Amino acid sequence: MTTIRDVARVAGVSPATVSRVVNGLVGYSTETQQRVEAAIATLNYEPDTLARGLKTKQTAVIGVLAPVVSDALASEIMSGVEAAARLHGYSVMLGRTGPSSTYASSYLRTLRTYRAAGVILISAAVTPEMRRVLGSNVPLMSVAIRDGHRFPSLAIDDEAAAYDGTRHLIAQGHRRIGLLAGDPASVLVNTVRTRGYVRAMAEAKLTPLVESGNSLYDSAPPALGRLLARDAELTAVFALSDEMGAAVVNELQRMGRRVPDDISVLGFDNTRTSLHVYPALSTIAQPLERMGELAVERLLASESLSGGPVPRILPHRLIERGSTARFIE
Amino acid sequence: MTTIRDVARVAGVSPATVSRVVNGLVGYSTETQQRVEAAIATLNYEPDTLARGLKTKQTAVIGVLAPVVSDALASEIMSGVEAAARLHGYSVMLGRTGPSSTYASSYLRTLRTYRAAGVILISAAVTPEMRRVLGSNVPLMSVAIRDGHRFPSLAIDDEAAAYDGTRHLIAQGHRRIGLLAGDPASVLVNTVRTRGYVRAMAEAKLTPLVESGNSLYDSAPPALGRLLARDAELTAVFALSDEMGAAVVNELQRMGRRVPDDISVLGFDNTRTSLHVYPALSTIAQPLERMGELAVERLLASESLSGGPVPRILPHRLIERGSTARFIE
DNA sequence: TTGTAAGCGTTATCAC
DNA sequence: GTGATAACGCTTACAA
Repeated sequence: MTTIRDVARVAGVSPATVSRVVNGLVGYSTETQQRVEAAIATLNYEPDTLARGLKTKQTAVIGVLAPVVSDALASEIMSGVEAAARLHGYSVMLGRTGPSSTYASSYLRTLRTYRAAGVILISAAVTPEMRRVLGSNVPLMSVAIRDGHRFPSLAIDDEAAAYDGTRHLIAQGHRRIGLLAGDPASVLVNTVRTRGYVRAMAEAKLTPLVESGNSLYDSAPPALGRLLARDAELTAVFALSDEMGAAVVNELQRMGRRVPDDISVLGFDNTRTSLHVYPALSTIAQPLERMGELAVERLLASESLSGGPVPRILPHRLIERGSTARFIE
Repeated sequence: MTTIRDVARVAGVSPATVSRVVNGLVGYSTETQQRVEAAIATLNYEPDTLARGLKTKQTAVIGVLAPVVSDALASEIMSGVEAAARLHGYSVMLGRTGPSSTYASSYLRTLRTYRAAGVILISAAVTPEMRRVLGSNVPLMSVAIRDGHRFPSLAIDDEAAAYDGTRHLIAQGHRRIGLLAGDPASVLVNTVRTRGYVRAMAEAKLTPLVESGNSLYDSAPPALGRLLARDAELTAVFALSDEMGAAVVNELQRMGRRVPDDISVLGFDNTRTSLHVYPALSTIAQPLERMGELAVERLLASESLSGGPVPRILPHRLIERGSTARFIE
């Protein structure tokens, strides 16, 4: 391994000067700079991150924690995080927290000892415990979930998004619209979205009809069954995740019902999954990649490395594909 | 931040002794150990990874590099990597290399300066350049792609897997079987699988029929069109990725052909995607999570931290779901 | 069984 | 404009 002293020796200067050149500080002649740069090039020198971090009490790593790593939603956010991190010269450290943030503390502790520059929590809320474990120097934020006002977060307006989705179905002429919600325990996302649906239904003087799954594919068919049992005349189902939406499309097909002719299906998230069914799933899009990128910007902004302020709430958007259609009595 | 000296002071011992206790070395009395542990607990001490790594020239970091982070195949492997890494007390550093390993060198350089314990390359072959950049101390291996014998890798036997898939369709009575291959540039995976298909067809005295996409969803419909243009009587399509398989199922449906009644579709990989279509995709399963776990084991075995030898070739397995059926003339 | 001290590779403070 | 030198927090000979 070649060190800063090797470079210094070859360039005929002191380690201090090499350090200045490497870090773009002031205090050396152009000629010295060239000699140092030449030496760096010939020796193929690369500063040691560990030594540097030990000295400066900072490393260019960003932690990303998600309940499930292989989940489509999390992957797309992670993809954005990775892109923005690389752009700024940061690296990404990945961790799975498990469904109830079980391993979060352990990862946070590790991240602290690595002197991470910041931590992003996907689909999970920051808790005081997490904040405590991480120490006060490291910025920590949630993405894809809206924490009250206690901790920073970046997400869409879930209430409005669900409201808009429901409004859209109503505008298409649907009157009997069932909601296939996610895990009721997920208050910050699921309860809030459900509220948006209920509000839209109430405003249109329609009867809300809600059944819950757990956001995953397999939970949808039984929940759909319960929905249909309560109202066999349903003409639209609003699923609060694309996985459930896809499952509903497929299950309906299996039951011999045509989508969207007999029944419309609307999903949520606009993950790749929404494109994998036929007809393709209409859905409420969250700007997932963008959320990942912006989360990084926010984190780096906290240490004033980057530009202006980053919004806390991002726009959602309805994407119409084949699974929804106008309902004519 | 509390350091080893703080602990030493509180416990009334030297930093060296604290270090011994922390690292489970020998050379201290039970009584000392208890005092040290008590001090650690009260101070909530956590050893600094950076300082330790600087000294020992090793950190508990495993690098994972994939062409695309948000890809289902890569995510599932990463999930296995994360699990095994955590189990052994390692952390995972994530990087996207881009389609042609464009950013690989840059990430490898970073990983070297972090003194990573090893690097896993998903769906990409190790090149001499990569090996050079990473330095000779850090183990590096490919997973989900079989490198010749030059660099370590962990994958299924792609030739045999494609052969078996084709044989299965033949055994079901299919005679006109089209192959929807991935990117022809991907020699190590795609060419090898194609060879397996061709061999099975030849052995059964059937005419191979091959068209290529790029493994992604969107590339499949046009390729399917070309396949059908060359033989309108096709009764089975073997797609070399689940994404393409799913696209074929959906496209066939759009064209008004019934799956599997009119035409069978077989996918490859057994990613979540194979479950997201109706009928669910029969597919050749790769043990993706397991591959990620085993890759970690292999890496750690190189530094003799772990148990016995890890296989280089993993078993594939045919999973029959709804998209394939027996063909009766 | 325990402590002292050197040193890992860097940066930052101070002289010159 | 440049160079000594002292940390950063840890491990590890070596001494005691």
